[in-house]
Amino acid sequence: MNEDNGYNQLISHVQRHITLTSAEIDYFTSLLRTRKILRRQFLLQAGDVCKYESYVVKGCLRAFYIDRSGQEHTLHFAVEDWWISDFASFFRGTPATRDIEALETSEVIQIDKASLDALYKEVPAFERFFRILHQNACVAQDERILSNISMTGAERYEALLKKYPQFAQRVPQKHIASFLGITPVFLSQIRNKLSQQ
Amino acid sequence: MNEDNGYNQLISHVQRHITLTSAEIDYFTSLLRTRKILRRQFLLQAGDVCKYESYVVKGCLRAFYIDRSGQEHTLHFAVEDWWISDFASFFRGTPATRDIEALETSEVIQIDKASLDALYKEVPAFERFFRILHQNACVAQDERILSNISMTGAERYEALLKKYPQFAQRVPQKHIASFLGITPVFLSQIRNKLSQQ
DNA sequence: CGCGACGTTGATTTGCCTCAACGATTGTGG
DNA sequence: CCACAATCGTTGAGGCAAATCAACGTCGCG
Repeated sequence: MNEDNGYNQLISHVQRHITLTSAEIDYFTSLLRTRKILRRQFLLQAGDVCKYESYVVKGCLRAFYIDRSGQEHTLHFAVEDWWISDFASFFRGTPATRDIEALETSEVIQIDKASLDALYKEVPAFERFFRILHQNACVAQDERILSNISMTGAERYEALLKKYPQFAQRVPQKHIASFLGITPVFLSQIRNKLSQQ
Repeated sequence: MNEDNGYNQLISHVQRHITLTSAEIDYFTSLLRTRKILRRQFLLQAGDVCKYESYVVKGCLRAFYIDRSGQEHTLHFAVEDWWISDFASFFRGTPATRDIEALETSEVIQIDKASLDALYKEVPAFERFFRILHQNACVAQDERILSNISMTGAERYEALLKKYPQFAQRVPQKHIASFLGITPVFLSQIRNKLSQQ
């Protein structure tokens, strides 16, 4: 469908985990809003409250933290079919500690906290959906913590290439480096050594 | 109550997030079992399927991964009022990749997957409870990932001391070191330098 | 065209690990 | 209850992993 605004994509994503009636789908979609973001534009700035959870219909974004010395540390990437937000800020209403920026011109679907709370109330199946979502996120984060405490930078890079082969081409190396917890200079050296064998 | 088996503690933990009728509480507790574990005993061994989520009534445990070179990497500690398991194994029924051992003689309350699924069905409020639990876990893990990619070992240790002051005394240094992603030798050097100022 | 962002490469420094030896404590068997 | 082994934390020496600083080529973009 040419004029699809991405809702179908989101709904089939949701229905991978729970089943919804068409009335529930209608109610759900009534709470959503679509937003297009140009490359390099910010979806969230540190200091603001994160008002939305965003589902990525198309494009690529990253969430990153800037430390006192001005260095950026990429916490998450989000591509098609992923969610992104500053959880702590969204749930608690506290100022965000991270920025979220679009690495490509992107399209996201957003839901705000009041709507999400209403959704939980009206359609409890969404409690289940987000439970499963967060559960999976926990598993993934756990693996990332393990690789951070147990592997060298080179090993983490190779593991990343293996797990998300398409991904390494899609985003600038410096962001991959900051995601892995190494410097762009060192990542370049790693790639150099890898290509020599 | 002298003969309390820890259920009251768990129930008030649950009721911090959701409200339950006494019938629901009864049903919930009918699904649980209590287990006492001696110090150094294992709650889970890598290779086995993780059959239970365990709520810690009393004591202290840790989940750790052993890599090919035989080194241990501590992924989680769990003390009173925390949960511990191998999520990936529990949800998917796959072999666990981690061991869980008691650092002190401990008492836990367990629920198996079939019972948890039944609980979700009978008392949907538990979907909400575990959603919130996993949500908070995501936030905490996110912060840990950030500290792993943005701080030095010494900074991570100081942050840990600040966040969980009581904790550093409770468990052996070598486990703290493996939690932080550094060696016990290096942690000792860090402590030495800290005490000199 | 010229500027700025990005990745690369080399030289140097720092963070952290490995190996090894040593007290102190814990625990275990005789 | 003592003797011995095992475990733990500490300390020192040396080595590797990764950061910093700096210079350079390439590319996309105004």
